[in-house]
Amino acid sequence: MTHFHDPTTCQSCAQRFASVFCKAKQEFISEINDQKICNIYKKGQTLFNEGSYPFGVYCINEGKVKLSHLGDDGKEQIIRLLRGGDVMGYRALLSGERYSASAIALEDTQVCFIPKELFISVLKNDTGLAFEMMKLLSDELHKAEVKLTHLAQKPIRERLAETLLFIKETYGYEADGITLSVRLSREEIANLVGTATESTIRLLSEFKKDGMVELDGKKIKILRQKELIKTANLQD
Amino acid sequence: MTHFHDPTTCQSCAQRFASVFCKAKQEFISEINDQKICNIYKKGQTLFNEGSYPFGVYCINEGKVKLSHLGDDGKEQIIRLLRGGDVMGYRALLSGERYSASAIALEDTQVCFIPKELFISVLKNDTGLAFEMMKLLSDELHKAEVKLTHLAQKPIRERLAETLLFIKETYGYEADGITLSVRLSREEIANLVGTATESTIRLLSEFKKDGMVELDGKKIKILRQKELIKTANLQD
DNA sequence: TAACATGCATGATTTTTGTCATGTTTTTAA
DNA sequence: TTAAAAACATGACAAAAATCATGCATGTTA
Repeated sequence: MTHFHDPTTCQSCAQRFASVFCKAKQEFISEINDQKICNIYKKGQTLFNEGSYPFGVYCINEGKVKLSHLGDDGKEQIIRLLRGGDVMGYRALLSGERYSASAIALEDTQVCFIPKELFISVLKNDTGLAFEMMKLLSDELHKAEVKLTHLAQKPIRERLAETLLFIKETYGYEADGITLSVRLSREEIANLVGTATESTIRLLSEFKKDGMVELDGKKIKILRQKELIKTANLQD
Repeated sequence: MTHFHDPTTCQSCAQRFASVFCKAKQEFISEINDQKICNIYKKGQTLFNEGSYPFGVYCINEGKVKLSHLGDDGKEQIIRLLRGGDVMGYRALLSGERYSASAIALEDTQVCFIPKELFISVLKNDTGLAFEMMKLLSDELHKAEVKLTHLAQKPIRERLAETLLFIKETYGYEADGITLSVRLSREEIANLVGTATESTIRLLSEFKKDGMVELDGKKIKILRQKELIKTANLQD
């Protein structure tokens, strides 16, 4: 079980992480600091569930979380990967709906919960934060549209390569500089790529044969990033 | 060439359409009314282009517009269909980026252009409108995430049925109550579904054979909506 | 430690989907 | 009005991807 530091104050947290809340005015940050509730979720635990009503937003202090969505036939689709500093639960809150996705801890994770009323009232009184939220939503929308296009137009081989690069961008490497610092099952990777688990397993083996990655159970090492980028066939 | 009424004032426009701007305070609506620039785009004309910088937002007064995104290999992916009352161009503006999609008129269309500075200043001074924008962005994000999941998990047959229903939801029927009131080429439908044009043509023929639709060039009539819904295999 | 469950891996096969080729129809423009 | 271009349609084929089956490894629990 991971050991966490004593819950940081939002003031120091805002310095450490690039959360949207950094941009809130000082007075509101201390108000948030007073009312926030810190919590620790163990690996595999659910923070909130698709279909239930939101009572606030969550800000990750430390840890990793997946946001996933169930397809009509019950298959998981992972729509976002979150890390320290990331906020979640705001989409449902802002559109006044139930959660459209579930949040599940990928490892032991410490989060702050900010009650709905406080979040809304701060947003109402802090235009700067409201603009940050709009920017955040716009960026997420952009990412979703790009992913949509890739899902529609790119073969699985390219999407898997892209997903590996995305995981690396999100969570980075371990100390050795080549091992992805998150452990995902093959099934989870498949649910991120949008394909069958077997296809993912097969293609990962191919990538290994091609010398692009090294596999050791859930440990994945990126050996040749440039080749991976070429395989992903990215424009940007 | 379609005939349009004289450009309506925003006051009357806001009543007629369910635009986000309805929710702005009266004083700002008249300010928008003073500064807006109305324009007519003919079918096929481009309102703005992916990659260029936004100078304001567009509000559709009357007409139909597609928002499309080019894939890395240059293939079009239609990411949204817009109608009267819909606003576009806000995503790029709010995230401070270039347009990530192009807007092209599907028929003769009248739009109001609202300059960037005005839009931002109204947004800064009208919290209600800011919340409406956040809600709009959240709703779009939700739709994108659902579409993403379907794209990843559903076969083309289901996605085509879903797309036909989506077109009907967006643009409705003509006076006869069964003909979709928009003319899209088979290629455009394919770029909405995320598949090859030939697959779309073939499946449309099958739907016709099954008695679900009737085809007359670009005119598509929905004969059995219930069957279509079943074919789309939708949960909601 | 044995028994079981779960995840990983791989082969064989089928299904789905895309691509290429060709002909027809419709639309557009000279 | 006619020629050219674009869109539609369909068959044949190839490629991509899913599914089913099986075995091995790993990890978990009684």
